[in-house]
Amino acid sequence: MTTGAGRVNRGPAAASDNRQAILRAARAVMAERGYRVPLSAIAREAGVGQGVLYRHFPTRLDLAFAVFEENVAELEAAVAPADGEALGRLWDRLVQQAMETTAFVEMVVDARRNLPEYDGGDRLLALVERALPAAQQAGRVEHSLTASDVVLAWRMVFGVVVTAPDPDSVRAAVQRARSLLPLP
Amino acid sequence: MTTGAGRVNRGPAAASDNRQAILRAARAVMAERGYRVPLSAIAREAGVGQGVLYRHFPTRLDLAFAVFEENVAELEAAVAPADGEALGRLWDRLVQQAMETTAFVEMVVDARRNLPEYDGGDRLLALVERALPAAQQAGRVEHSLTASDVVLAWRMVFGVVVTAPDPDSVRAAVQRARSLLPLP
Amino acid sequence: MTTGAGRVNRGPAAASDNRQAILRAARAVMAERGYRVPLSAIAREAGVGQGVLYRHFPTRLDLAFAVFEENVAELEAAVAPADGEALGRLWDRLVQQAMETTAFVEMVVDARRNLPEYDGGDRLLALVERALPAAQQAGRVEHSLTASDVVLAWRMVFGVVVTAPDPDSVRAAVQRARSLLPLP
Amino acid sequence: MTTGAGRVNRGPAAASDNRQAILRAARAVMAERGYRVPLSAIAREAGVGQGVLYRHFPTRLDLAFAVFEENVAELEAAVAPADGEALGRLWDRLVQQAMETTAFVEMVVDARRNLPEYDGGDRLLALVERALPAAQQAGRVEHSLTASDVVLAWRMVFGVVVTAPDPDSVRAAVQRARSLLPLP
DNA sequence: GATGAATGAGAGTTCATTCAT
DNA sequence: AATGAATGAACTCTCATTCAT
Repeated sequence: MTTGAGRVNRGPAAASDNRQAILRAARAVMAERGYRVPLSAIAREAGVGQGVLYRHFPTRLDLAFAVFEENVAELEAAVAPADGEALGRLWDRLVQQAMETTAFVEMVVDARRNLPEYDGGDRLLALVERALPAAQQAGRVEHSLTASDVVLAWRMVFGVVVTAPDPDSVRAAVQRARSLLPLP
Repeated sequence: MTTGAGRVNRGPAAASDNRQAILRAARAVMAERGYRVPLSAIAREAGVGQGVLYRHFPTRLDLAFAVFEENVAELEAAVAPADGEALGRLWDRLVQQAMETTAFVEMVVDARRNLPEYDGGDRLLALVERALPAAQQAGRVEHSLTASDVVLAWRMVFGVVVTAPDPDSVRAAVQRARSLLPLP
Repeated sequence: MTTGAGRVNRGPAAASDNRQAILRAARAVMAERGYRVPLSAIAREAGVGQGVLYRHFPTRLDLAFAVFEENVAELEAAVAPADGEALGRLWDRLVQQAMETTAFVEMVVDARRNLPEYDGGDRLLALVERALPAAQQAGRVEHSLTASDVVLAWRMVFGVVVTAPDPDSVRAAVQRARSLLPLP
Repeated sequence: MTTGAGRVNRGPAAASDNRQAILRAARAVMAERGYRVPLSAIAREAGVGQGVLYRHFPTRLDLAFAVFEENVAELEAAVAPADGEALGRLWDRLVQQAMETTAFVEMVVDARRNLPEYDGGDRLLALVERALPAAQQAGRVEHSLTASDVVLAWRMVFGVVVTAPDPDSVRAAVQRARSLLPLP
């Protein structure tokens, strides 16, 4: 019946900090223990109560999407200077993120089952479409390559990451996978 | 207080049949409801008690591996005539299985976390090594392609399957993915 | 970090308005969703923060009692002209209130468990005692009927209301129940 | 991960006993602490695990209905000899049950909200219809009284029970309420 | 050897209460 | 004085695992 034993109530001012802390914790804990990690573990790692986690992110998917949105923001920065190298930078970041956020694939599987209407990839597709033409004019990639192909290649890299027998083998496998693909 | 209610106790003779029924059920139920489906649902679908399921497959992984082994058996048949077409047949079956057994990726993730020592891909690698040289001599694939590359390509196809926004889009996406890869 | 986001802080002047708004909201929300509705829902409906609700009514019972007190005030108006019709008006209002405030019974149950010393019915009893003699002299009800009996009859009507299979059947059932009772 | 520390697994043979124990516990604990008592408290009182409770009665309503069904069985015994006293015995048992099973009203409220299609009272109505004619021919009750009226009277008695200020006052209040009603 | 009910730890969710702003 | 986010205990429900029959 009584409330807060340990933690102090920092009031509404803590909201923004808490949100950040939760996202950071989710990223770390999901990376280590997988997408299905107990939400209570994320709350503990973030240093917040379970109710706060629930208030900010009502479902596990909401939380995972928020992590994903952070990734997208980073990608947007990568294509900001719309030069011939933008696609290369984008592709680098995409591959990097795939290696960091393994939990992402499990999230996509979950989303497919529970949120069929989620657009998800559309934002990414738009980013690629912004960067692709310049890269083609600069001769960095084939003219026959479409934006969808780039997204598809990204999904293929994910396959390599999640099926890796151990974390140490990921980097080399992804490297080799990139060499099999018609992308830089 | 008689023994069973509905089912008769068929004794040891049922063991083999039960094993088959469980595998069939696991394949079907995992395909529909995902790798994390309750084991009781698989037992129900197989028409056996939970104890039997447990006797044959002590852990979820044991069950999933057994399904995987069945797949491998099918692949062995594909490379049996060791001609120049063997690799093509193998690759076809691999892609087909990837599309059918989506739950496989979740299984691999689970295995990585809980059974680090599992060899998994070695059997597959051996199969590819058996079929690759003939294919290269027949000019079907580049000489620079290694057996590891084929396994890697298979992992990439898995990425496409599990990240598909909806089941209907899988076939076309996989088709396109194959066209990006240096395999038939 | 300004004080409030949307609402302005109207200061002490708002206290009375808030109290009224909360009572109105409690009546409406409890009628629709039951006595056990989350207090946050009442605060939201009233357009106040949860802290204000808490300040005015520290417990759910305090709030429910206040609603009940409003009912009593209405009843007092009914017996104000202490004529032979006063009991009839009072009884009419009582039955009406029973039909409107179904949540009341759950409140009484709650009160019994958590506030054994609450007098509750005494105020009502006093009201009836004020109106009963004139009604008996006017021949409206039997002389053998006591004030306690009237309160008891009211409790019986409550039983009809809360056990009604559906809201639409309440009116007719109460009508019939009244006809079984020695009251107008 | 490990299972049962204290309790032993008595196997399927315990099923029937457990069901009885749960019903007995539900009746006792709900009587004491109300319909909304934690299900875990009922399981503890019954000496079973929470899963067992859940297996036998998936929802709180299922459990409460089962208790109610036991009551109905008792009522059926009361009207078994279809003589002129059957209605009297039935009415006695009904009033008695109302006093014992206060939680019933909260159950009805719950059922109304969550199971609108539940027939509930129909079984009782049928019982009354079986016993009423003989009672009327024996001059025990008015001919104008219908079976619905008896059920209605029962609902009125419930109102008295649940609104009683304290348990000790229930008996006298019900006694008085019966005297206000045109039933024995 | 098969059955399927029992077990109970733990996950997810809710919400009364507090309190910094 | 008002706000509404934070807190975390408590509750319900699930399901892997065991084991009497």
